[in-house]
Amino acid sequence: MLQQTTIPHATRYWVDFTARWPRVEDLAAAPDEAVMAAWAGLGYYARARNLLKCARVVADLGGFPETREGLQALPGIGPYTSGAIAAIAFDRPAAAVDGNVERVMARLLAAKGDWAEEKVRIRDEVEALVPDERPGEFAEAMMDLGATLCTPKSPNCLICPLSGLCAARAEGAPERYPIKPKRSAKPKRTGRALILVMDGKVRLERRPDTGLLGGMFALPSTEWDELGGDIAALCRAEGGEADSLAQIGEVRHVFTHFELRLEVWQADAKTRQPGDWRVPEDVHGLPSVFAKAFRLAYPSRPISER
DNA sequence: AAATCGGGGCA
DNA sequence: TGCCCAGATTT
Repeated sequence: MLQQTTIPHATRYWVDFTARWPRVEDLAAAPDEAVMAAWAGLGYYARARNLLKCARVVADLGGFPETREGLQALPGIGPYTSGAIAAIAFDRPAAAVDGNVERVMARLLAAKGDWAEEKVRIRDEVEALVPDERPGEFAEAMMDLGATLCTPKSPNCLICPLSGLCAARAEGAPERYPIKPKRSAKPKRTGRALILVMDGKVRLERRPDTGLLGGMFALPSTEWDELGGDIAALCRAEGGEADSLAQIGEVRHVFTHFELRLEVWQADAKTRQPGDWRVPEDVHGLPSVFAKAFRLAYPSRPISER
């Protein structure tokens, strides 16, 4: 959950998951749809599919591998996570290099080279620093140093235990590090989503397992590109009445590599297409972009007003 | 090596 | 608006 995700955002999901599926065997036995719905809103949905795959492998193995190599062979467990588990859970001398540690080391070394190459050097340097005793505490100390003192914009060097060793501090401007390539601006795309209503129920689709929002529930929508697609054609294909088709608003949403403006349209259905039809109160598990769109038609009220 | 993949918080 | 976040996987 914490892969590229802040602790405040992930916490409520972690509480929910561990209460609902306390043991790895419980998660392994959970239906795919339940896990995907519980992950909705957390993003990077491949992580949810990998977590479930991982739980099933571990359940079949009868327990967790305890080495970095064994852990990294599991779905969704890469260099950082395998190192963190090996060190913290199993007391193995393994490095756990996350974004925090990369920043701490970039400053410590005043790393001026190509960032992709510097990341490799940083990993090697941290591997060499991992102690044989209490490697888990070393991993957490390095990450917490970055999270609490060696922060991205205004590092608190005055109380940093490493300030005397820090090359960036000696240069006088530690906040200049790490030096990363600038990102290009995100392209803008437009799409049109359809809230199709029949007998008080709304039609949902399931997106294909791979690609953007893979495996998640969704509102029917046109393709997302420069112009957006043909909403009238979509309405026809879904069995909606052309006369009832009307735009009710639009939402904006930022994805990893593009910005979306999604027009939200509504129509009445005349024939019931096969698929998932839900009363609004039963609509859960939508990823954020579709939750925003759905909320335009069915504003959710605070619990206190119910 | 570069692209893909979410979402929200913050200055 | 740009950058960041306890990255991993695919191309």
